[in-house]
This record gives sequence, structure tokens and C-alpha cells, in this order.
Amino acid sequence: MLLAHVALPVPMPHPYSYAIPARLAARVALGSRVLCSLGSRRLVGVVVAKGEGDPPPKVKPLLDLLDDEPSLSPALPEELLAFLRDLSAYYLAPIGEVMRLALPPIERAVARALEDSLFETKKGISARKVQTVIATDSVEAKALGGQAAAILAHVRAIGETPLTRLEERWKSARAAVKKLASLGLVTTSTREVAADSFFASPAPRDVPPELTAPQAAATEAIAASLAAKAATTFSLHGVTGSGKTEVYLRAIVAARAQRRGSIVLVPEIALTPQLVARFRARFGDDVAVLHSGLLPRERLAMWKRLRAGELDVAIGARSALFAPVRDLGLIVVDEEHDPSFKQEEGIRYHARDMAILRAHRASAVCILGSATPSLETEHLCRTGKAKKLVLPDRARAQAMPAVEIVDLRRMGPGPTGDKRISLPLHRALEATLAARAQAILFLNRRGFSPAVRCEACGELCACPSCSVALTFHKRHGERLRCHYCDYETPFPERCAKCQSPSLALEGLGTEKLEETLSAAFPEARVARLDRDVATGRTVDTVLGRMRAREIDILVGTQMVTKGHDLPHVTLVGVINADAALSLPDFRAAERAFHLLVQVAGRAGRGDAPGRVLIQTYTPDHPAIVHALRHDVNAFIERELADRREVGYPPYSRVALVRVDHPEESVARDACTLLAEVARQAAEAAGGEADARVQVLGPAAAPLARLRQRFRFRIMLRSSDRAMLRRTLLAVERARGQVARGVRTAIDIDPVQLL
DNA sequence: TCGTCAGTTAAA
DNA sequence: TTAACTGACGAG
Repeated sequence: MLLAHVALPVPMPHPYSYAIPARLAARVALGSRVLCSLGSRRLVGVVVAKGEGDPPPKVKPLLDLLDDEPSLSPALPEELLAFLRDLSAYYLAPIGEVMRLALPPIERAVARALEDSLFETKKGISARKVQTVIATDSVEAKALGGQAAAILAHVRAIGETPLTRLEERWKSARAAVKKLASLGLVTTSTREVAADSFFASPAPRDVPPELTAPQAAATEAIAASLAAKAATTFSLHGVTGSGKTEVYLRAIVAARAQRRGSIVLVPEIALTPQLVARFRARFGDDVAVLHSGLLPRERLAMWKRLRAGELDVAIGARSALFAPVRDLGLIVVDEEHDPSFKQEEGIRYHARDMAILRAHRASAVCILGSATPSLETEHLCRTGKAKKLVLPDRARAQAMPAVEIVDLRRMGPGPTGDKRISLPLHRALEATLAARAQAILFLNRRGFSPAVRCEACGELCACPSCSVALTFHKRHGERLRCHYCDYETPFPERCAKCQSPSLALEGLGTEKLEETLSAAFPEARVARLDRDVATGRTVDTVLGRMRAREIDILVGTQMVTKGHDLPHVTLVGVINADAALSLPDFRAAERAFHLLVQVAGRAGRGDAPGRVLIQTYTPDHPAIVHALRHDVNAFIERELADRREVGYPPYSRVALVRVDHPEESVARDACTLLAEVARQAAEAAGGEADARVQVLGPAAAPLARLRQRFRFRIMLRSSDRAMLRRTLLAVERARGQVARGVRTAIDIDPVQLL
């Protein structure tokens, strides 16, 4: 019997086998999308293997083949298919769910439509409309249950909310909203949404500039690898303004010359409109820009055009890694060090690592570009797995801004009385305002105060499910919010533990900083930029106001450090550099360093020389010392040495554990032991551990049920390196105890796979 | 007795 | 993941 092995979007590690009916036999290929019935459901899957053989006892036939357009068949080209299988094996992720990453999201709707045989191919793109939900003033007559109550509370707190946003969080939001609407508690309305903002204005073509010598050398090296079809990873190290983008553009041209396509990954596409603009200026509209604002239909259109080879360049965030680009020749990862390349929910993957993998599989070139390369990339260079290309800083002549340290141990508070607005910072703000220039203040804490403590018994208000301190948000009705899980509750009247009414706000968030500054500088226009005020596209609105000089002082989180030219900013203040340094992450120092270098780069790139003030209690910390001198190499050297000293692998912190033993009881014991070790290690480290256990072999089926229980995370809530070493030793020891059939992969280096 | 709920199981 | 099934419970 002819069988098709199909990866279906269910969390099972194996594909399902179906009989290929005669009428489809000629057309079903590897990578084809097929409609299958699984239990009582109908699902769209991808054919990952074909063959004759013994059918499983309950084999069913394929229902249909979805690749109706011959030019787009099969849906997933061989190269992409092979890559997805590697990714699935590497991250122990269910094959079907991985395949789904690469399929256009409209498939759900298609499958449903097929089921109802209502499917009709509508050409053209419908108007962009979005349905929103607004709470009315009426009060519910009787208590509501479950989702309806939660949704009502949410809409009342947040205000007008798109229905799709609600559906992300509550599965049956649509039904619940319908019910609420019938009770008169909410109303819905449909509004038109602005067209795709990236293509709103025509792109004036640019003229390719003359390359500098280092640019030319880099371009040449890349073109040579492309011409030789030699899979090569390049680390392109150059500060902002050193011309990395021009190298990307030339590399794409070189790939094109060989009729090969390119993928460009950026950390957050919404924050990089000017990079997109440069690509459009060079290549016109022949660039697929994949961003979150696309409607499913538009996304599908892009997908098809890429698949058909009509477009050969795709730009986007993480997920653009799975673009069906034809004859892939090049993958660029811009701002390679950025942590947002790591997908942390659903299928977990690191887009930078997987970009290297996909490029190698396709005999393509991978360029990792950054002004502050990650230690992982440096490690690849040192182990000969990547080649280093350096663009010296030609902008150095324009003078880097003067970076000054404000030692909070010695410096008293400024006139506001708040220690976090020190005297030097206060004076610098005054000077900036007097000069009619702009200032950016960076504070990595959203909300008003990051903690609320009972003054009677000392208890912190904590999230019931995450046991993390709740942040007080003044706007949106004085509520406490958990920044991990979005749990929300009104500000309590009394302490939950001792009923005392004296609850004190602790610490400083962006909301409070904004308020304090508005009071201290009444003549200044103070604005705030963080996730609470700006989501996705609205970031641009705030930055637009900044560029138009409608804002004097901008207070913000991470967001203010990324992208965008703000030429009138002459002062950048880091309120508390130690906040970034004490994050519960072994990469805290590295990230703080990246942040400080980036933030410093924001000052004075325009008409006036800039000033950067970094407030800290630990001015001697290497991340701060080296950021002061803009010395990336010295920092990397120091950090690598530090990590070596505690025995931490240079690559990744994730521990994957595979248990492969035929004896169920042994496999079970191994799982139990590893889970226990992780739990204990995590407890000792004051946090959780990040590891996953997968059971392979004959014991897999009986233990599959228990998989949930064996999934655990180690997240070190301590920057204590000795603790880190103890944790790793504990996991190593456990590996020794259950040695037979247990493999652990703690040091994950994707290039080892190649 | 029926409906609801939480927990279990199988899906090719 | 999802849907179907199971047994336990409590309201009527």
C-alpha cells in the first residue's frame, strides 16, 4: 500500500501514516499539504515521507491535496522541509507543530471552509477592517461566569479592545462577547484600519554609494562564498553608522546575481521602519515585508509570491526565518545579539541559531551583524565556525558622546529629593532644556512602583500564580499587575496577611519617573514610551512626536534604546544601570553591556555633541567600565573568561535531556531523578531550572502521559555564578547516575549538527 | 436521573 | 492539541 507520512499540528513526536488514494497518487509529493482526518477532526498536515509498507492497523486515506496551484506545489520546498525536520529534532519539538510555523496562518480557515465545502477562491484583498469591543455603562444584572466575566473586566479596565486581541487570550472570546453584547454590557464596532504602513508611501530609489575599503572587503568575502556555494557564517562587526546595511544590500545583490533569494531577520520589524525603507529604496517593492500588522490574507499573498519566486527578498522578525524563499542563498541576522530572536513560547527556538542551520543546509551564506556581537557568535568565530568581518568605525571621527558615570554611592539626590534623579542628572536636564534640545531617560521598569509592601508585617503583594512582586500601575485605575502573567487586581485596601491598611509603594517605575519629572520641570513636555503606552505601531507615533520636537524629555524602557534616528537628543540618562545588571539571568552582564552601548549611541548623532549619564552603585562593574570606553572586544574577553571560570558553556543555558531506555521503569526513574535534580538545583539557586526531558524508545508510549510532569525550567533568579556552577554540576551528576540511555545536551551549539 | 466537572485516553 | 469518554458528585 502507498503510504504518506504526515506531520499534523498536534503535539506528538511522530508523523501519522495515511493511505494515498489512487486519484492523488501522482500529485502527492514530499512537502505537499494534505487534508487528513484525525479522530473526529480534520487537519491540514504536511507530507514528510512517502513509501510502501505495512499500514498501521487503523489506516485511513488522505482526504484531499491542498496544493491546487501547480506552481506552488509542493507547499514546502525540499530545503525548507529538511530544515524544519532538523529544527524539530534539535529542539525536541513535535514535527507537526514545527511544520505549521512555515505554513501561512490562513490554513485554519481553509481547513474549516473545506470541511463545510464552502471554500471559494476570492481574488483580491478585502478592505482592512477590525472589530473592536467597548464596555457600556450598564451594570450586569446578575453575576457572570467564566470567560464572559473576565473579558468584561478586561474591556472595562483597558478600554476599546480589538476582538482578535481578546481571542488571543480567551479562546471563545467571540461567543462570550456575543453574549455580553446581547446583555447590553458591551458594544462592538467595525473600523477601517490604515493600509500597510510600510508601503504607505512610495519609495524613492537610492543610488548605491561607493563602498569603503572594509565594506568592499566584506562584500567580496561574502560574494566569494556565495559563488562557491560554500555554506559560510560571517560575523559582521561594526558600530551603528559603519555601513552594515550597505553590506547586506550588496550581499543580496550578489545572491540575486546567482538567482538566489535572501532572508533578512531583524529583532522587531515595527521598530525598524528606516531599515525597511533602505531596502525598498534599493529594491523597490520587490521586497516581502513580513510584520505583525499583516492580515492573514495579505500574509498568504506574500507567502505565495515568495513561494512562486516572484519576490526573492523577505524581511521580518523571527518568523521570517520560515519564509518559503526560493533557492535560498543568504540569511542576514541584523542586531544578532538581540534577545528577541529567541522565541520563548510555543515552539521554542533561537532564530539566530536556526538561521545558521538553515543557511548551512541550503549551502547559503549567513551574516550575523551587530555592533556588539553576542558571546555565542564570538565563540563561533573562535572555534572556526564563523568568519569575522570587521567594519571599523568611520564615524569615530564624529566623536562618540561623552559618557559619564554618576556614582550613586557618593552623589546625593537632586532638587526633587529623589535619589534616582541625582544632582548631576538634574543639572544636565536643566541644561538640555535651556538649550532647547531633547533628553532620553532610560529606566527598565514599567508601571508606577515595582513593589507594594505592607509596612506593618513586611509582606510584599505578590502574584498568586507566579509569586513575583506585583507592580503598581497608577493609570488604568490604580491596579496591581503581574508582569509575568498579566494577572491584575485592584489596589488592595489592606495587607492580605495581617490586614494592616498601611501599604507602601516601593521603587521607581517609568510612570512615576514621568510624573516626578513633570512636576520638577513644569515647563518641559515629558512623555513616556513603554509597553503600557505604546504597542507595536503606536511606538512610531511617539517617536514621530519626538522627531517633530513636540517632546522635551522622553522616559522609557528598552524601547527607547532601539533603532530610530533622533537627531535632537543631546542627553541620555540611564537611571539605574544596576537594575539591568542584577536581572535573574546569567547573561545579565552581557545584556546590560549591550544596552549601555546602544543607549549611549543615542546621544548627539545630530547637530550637537551628546552627553550620556549612567547612574550606578557599581561603577567598577566590567559591563559599565567597558561600555564607558565603547570597548566591545575587552568586554567579550572579560565575560568569556568569567564564564570559563565558573565552567559555564559559552553557548547556551538550555539543558535538553533525552531519556532513551527500553525498560519503562528505568526510563521512569531517570525522568523522576532528573526532574528532582532540576527542582532541587532550582530551589538552591532561588529560582527555576530550564530543561526538558524527552523519552524515546519503547518506554515512550507508557510515559508519554507523564511528560507534562517532567517538563521543568531552570531560570536562575540569581546572578551568583557559583550557584550556576552548582546547578550544572548537579545535572551532570544526575546524568552519571542514570548513565545508560540518557543523553543530555547542555552545551547546545547548532553548528555541531552540521 | 441528568448535567456538569475534572481527569484520562487515543488519535494513523 | 483536541474531542470523546469516564466516573463522581449534587441539584432537582
